[in-house]
Amino acid sequence: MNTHVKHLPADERRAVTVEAVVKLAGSQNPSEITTAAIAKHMNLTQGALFRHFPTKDAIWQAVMEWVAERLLARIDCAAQGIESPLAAMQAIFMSHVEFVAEHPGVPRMMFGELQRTKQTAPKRIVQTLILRYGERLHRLIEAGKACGELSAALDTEAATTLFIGTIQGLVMQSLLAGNVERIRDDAPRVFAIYQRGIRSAQ
Amino acid sequence: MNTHVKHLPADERRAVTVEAVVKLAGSQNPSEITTAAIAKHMNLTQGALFRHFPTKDAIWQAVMEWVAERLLARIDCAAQGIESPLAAMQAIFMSHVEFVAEHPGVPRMMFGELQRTKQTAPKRIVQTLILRYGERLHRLIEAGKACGELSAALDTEAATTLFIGTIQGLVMQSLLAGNVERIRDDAPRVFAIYQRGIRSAQ
DNA sequence: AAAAAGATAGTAATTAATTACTATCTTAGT
DNA sequence: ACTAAGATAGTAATTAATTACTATCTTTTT
Repeated sequence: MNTHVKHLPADERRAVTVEAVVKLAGSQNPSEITTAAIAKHMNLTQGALFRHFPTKDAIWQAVMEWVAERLLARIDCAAQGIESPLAAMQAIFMSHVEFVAEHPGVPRMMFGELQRTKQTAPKRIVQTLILRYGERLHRLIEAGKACGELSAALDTEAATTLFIGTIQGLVMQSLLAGNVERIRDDAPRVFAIYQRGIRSAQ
Repeated sequence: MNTHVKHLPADERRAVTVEAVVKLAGSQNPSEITTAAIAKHMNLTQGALFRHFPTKDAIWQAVMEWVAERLLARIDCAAQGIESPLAAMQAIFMSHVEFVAEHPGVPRMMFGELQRTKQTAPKRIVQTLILRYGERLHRLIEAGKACGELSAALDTEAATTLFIGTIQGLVMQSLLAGNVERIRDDAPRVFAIYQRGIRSAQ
């Protein structure tokens, strides 16, 4: 039944487009992804894309919605059922890193969107994504302080910033090395230091 | 003597160009800075830029050389004469943050260069800059371990990655907030956590 | 006067978006 | 069940705008 891959229903075509962009962003500068490149990668003509998206920015919007949905679902799932706040943070960190290793273009797209001057739709999606992400961390950190796992004197906001920055640092390192896979090995080592920085002295 | 700012000698014109780019990158997406925008910002016609640079990439090269030179000089100066390795690291961190606060476009340009697929001249400059930066950190961390200031069990590479990532995280936060100034206030709070993660237990 | 620096007015290539047309699928009427 | 009609999806070519870069002429400096 895979013979006729042409003529997909609109919603499927949009989904395929989003996946194509995510994949392309993993191997090339997101800001240099053209509509022609997207179309070529999915064996479609460039103009056909605009049957499904009114503008290129609408494509980016769909992509960032895809990212926001999947990433938040992933980290929520990872933290679910874990009693210890610190263990939950570690689970979130590792699942986030796994997500990035699977889709290396994601953090780079997000950083690129944040750099835009104009307040575009995709930029706003990224902003609320990070906002929601931060809220979850905030809650966990406070819970960790309450139960004595984390240092009572810990600066919650700073710890949140450092948590997200840690992942951005890993991404940068992988760009430098030109190797995405090593991020999986580096992540636990870096998180260990972070953990030591926030944990209460025992 | 400031009446006739037109007709600068070539080397001065190049310097002014670099400064214009650095300034522009502070307020707009570096990848969207056109030669026309650069020229406009320095009250010059677009074509005149190519009297002083053979290609646009040569402009980026000059910019990244400027960055590499200034940043390394800045952190070397900050660390100079400080006995304690940990205190030296803190001084480097703060001077780096101060540099970023003065030139917010810098880390964004660097991240943008690293995203390029082709191995261009400006990309290579950024790579060697971070390499040299990492070497300095590496040395300080080893010295810190030797003198007992840092945990003997510390993972040097991971600590280096986290150091640089921490700054990238601060930059991301400032992009989110649309406020560069807060980076100065956030930096010491975030570094405090980092420090706690690498210091030896006393 | 000579040389350096800038202005003006281009070019060729690339890009997102549009257009006229075609192929395929879906569904209503018999 | 069959077919005609409409809706949906795709193609190929084209458009206007933008981009880095260049050729020619003018002005300024020394």
